[in-house]
Amino acid sequence: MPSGKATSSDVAAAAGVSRSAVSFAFNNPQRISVATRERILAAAEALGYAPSTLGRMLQAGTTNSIGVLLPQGLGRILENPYYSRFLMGAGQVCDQEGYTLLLTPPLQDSVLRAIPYAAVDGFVVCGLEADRGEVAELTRRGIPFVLIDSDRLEGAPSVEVDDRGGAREVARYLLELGHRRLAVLSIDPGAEVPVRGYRGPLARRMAGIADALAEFGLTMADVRLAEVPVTRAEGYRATIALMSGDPMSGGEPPTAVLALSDVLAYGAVDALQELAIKVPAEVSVTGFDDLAESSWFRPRLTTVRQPIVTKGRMAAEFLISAIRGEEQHPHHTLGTSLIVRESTAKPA
Amino acid sequence: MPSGKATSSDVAAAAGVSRSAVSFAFNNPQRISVATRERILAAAEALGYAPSTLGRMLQAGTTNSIGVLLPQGLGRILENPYYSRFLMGAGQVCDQEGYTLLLTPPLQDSVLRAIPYAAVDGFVVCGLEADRGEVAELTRRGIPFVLIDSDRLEGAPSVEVDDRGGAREVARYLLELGHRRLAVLSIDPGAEVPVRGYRGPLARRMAGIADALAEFGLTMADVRLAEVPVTRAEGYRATIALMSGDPMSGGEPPTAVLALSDVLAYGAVDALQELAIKVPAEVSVTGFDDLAESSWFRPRLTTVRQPIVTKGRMAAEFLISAIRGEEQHPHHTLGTSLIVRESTAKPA
DNA sequence: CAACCTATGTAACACGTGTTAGTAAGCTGC
DNA sequence: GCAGCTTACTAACACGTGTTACATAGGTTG
Repeated sequence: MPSGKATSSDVAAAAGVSRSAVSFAFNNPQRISVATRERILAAAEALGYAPSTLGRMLQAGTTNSIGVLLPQGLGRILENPYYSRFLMGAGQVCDQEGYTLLLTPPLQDSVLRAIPYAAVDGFVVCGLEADRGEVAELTRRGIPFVLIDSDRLEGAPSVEVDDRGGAREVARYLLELGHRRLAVLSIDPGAEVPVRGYRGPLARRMAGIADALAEFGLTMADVRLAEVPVTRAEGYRATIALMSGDPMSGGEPPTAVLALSDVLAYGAVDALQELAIKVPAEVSVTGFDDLAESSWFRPRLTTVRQPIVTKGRMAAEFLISAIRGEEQHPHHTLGTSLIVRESTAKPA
Repeated sequence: MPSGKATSSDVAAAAGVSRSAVSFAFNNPQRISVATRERILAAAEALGYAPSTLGRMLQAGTTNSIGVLLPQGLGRILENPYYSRFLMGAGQVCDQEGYTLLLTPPLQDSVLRAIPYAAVDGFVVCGLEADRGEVAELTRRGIPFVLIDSDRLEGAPSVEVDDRGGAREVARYLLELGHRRLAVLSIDPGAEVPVRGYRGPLARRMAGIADALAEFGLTMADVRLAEVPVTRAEGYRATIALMSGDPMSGGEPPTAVLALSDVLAYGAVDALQELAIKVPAEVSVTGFDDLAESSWFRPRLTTVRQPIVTKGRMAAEFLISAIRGEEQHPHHTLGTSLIVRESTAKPA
């Protein structure tokens, strides 16, 4: 029982042949006589030999694996159903094309540092950091990549969603219903956010809301804003705070909560129920994403649907075709749509 | 702009030094003079050089990556929140220890075939196939591994959950409430299941139910059984069928639905609401897993809690310590607990 | 001034594979 | 009987790295 450390040279020595013969015995059977082939296989079995994955990858120059560069640790990322859906989409393509999926969290809080430790043929880069060192590094290395949930960048292929249009649509919808006192439940951009403001999808969504407000003669200054990590519990807490009235601003509580994530909207509804405020009779709530749960949720959630799974599929497809050098898909934007369900109504 | 194909030899040639010097310049700066070091770094920058990940891995003999061998394709697996939670737990440890996580679905419907294509230091093997070729293959290769959701196996470290005890407890609870006509919403073991019956956790849960039934003088023949893929929609469909009365058996409809997964229980409640049957007044429903959603679900779901995240953490911890050769944790079983909420009551 | 040490750089090895070019033996054909 | 072909196998190269053992040159020490 040799402990699996056998190399092809060992097998060759044991079978009394050259190392090449061993390779042929495994990968090119007709290239060698059946007699010696069986002898080699027997020796391999006896020694517990299996070709080294790394050795083959190095020689072949391909890993059959695509990496997903994530903006946060795995422990936090997978808490959000959004990423599960996204990975599901990418995973569907991987299944089909025979690729594995390497989840690559930041190393020592640095996405950049994680890159050299991932043995992959290409990367899907999620929620790019403000500093764009990653893009430079990846082009430098000549590794194909596709950007997701980032700012549009010249020469960098990406798959995005019309966040601005979606946010504008849902905000406009609430305003048209007659709501004027809005609360926006936004996403905490994390500690690494630059001072210069939002980035990527978050920036676009805020811009969309501003668009709609402008149509009604309002500005962002007229809405209450909270920024929290994307957790149901955090959505709950923030909503309690938002509704109980900020003593500083002193205004009346909002009649609608516009959450930038379905998960946060769930928490908002929890909070309102806790406060004995009826949804949607007294306060309307909207989400963003349209997770599967949102149609089962009570009240069924009014939200902006973005095709998350499709986004994942497309990102993986673009990447794989780039890896194969088939075709360059420079950029693609997927549409969103407002899904009106039961969590919204005219203000009382 | 060389397209990132530069090797350390190229840099050496460009800087007029040996390849070793290049390596030292990057990994062992004090081993070389500052002057040449800067010359080398400049040359590297000009050529767009970055050390090959594969090359380093091959030399170092370590990948800093752990694999997760999955029983189904990524597209299906990630549909189930159970796996998201599990990966989250494993991911927490990976974040902490600086490992990446390689999701390895079956290749051409074979888990075995997928093994040689994963460049990892060790595997977490999930829901092992009936045929145990994987264990043999992994021991043969000398790759450390930890089993999850499998049958207990001599000499193979594993992290399990007391499925039998949990199932027994929830079944007994329903029986003690007075329910006698039970429906069991079970998990479809997939196409690759052997004829000889259930395996792993599913077998243990069924055994636990049988235990409880026996205490009340009943057998598995006295319950209605449906086996479906773990999807809310499938749970819905199956429950509709179960409640509308199997014309063959002709008996009265069940008063309690015991689902072997929370996801299926959600679907069951959906179906009952659709049929205008009150939960729990007319029919009780129980789940298994205690996903986060189950405490938000209305009615709040009575279920068996299993520590999924802890399971993931522990599996990763055991594996990593095995990789480092620190200590061998042969086997561990985590406890379950019955969480009684609002979806169960005495039969009408 | 010889002996020693230190700083700097290099040649060579090891990690493990797949594949191309090339050699010896055996067979066929005329 | 020899050119020519096929078969079965091997030597050598390529993939790209880190590291150990060795060679210089220069400076320090007694």
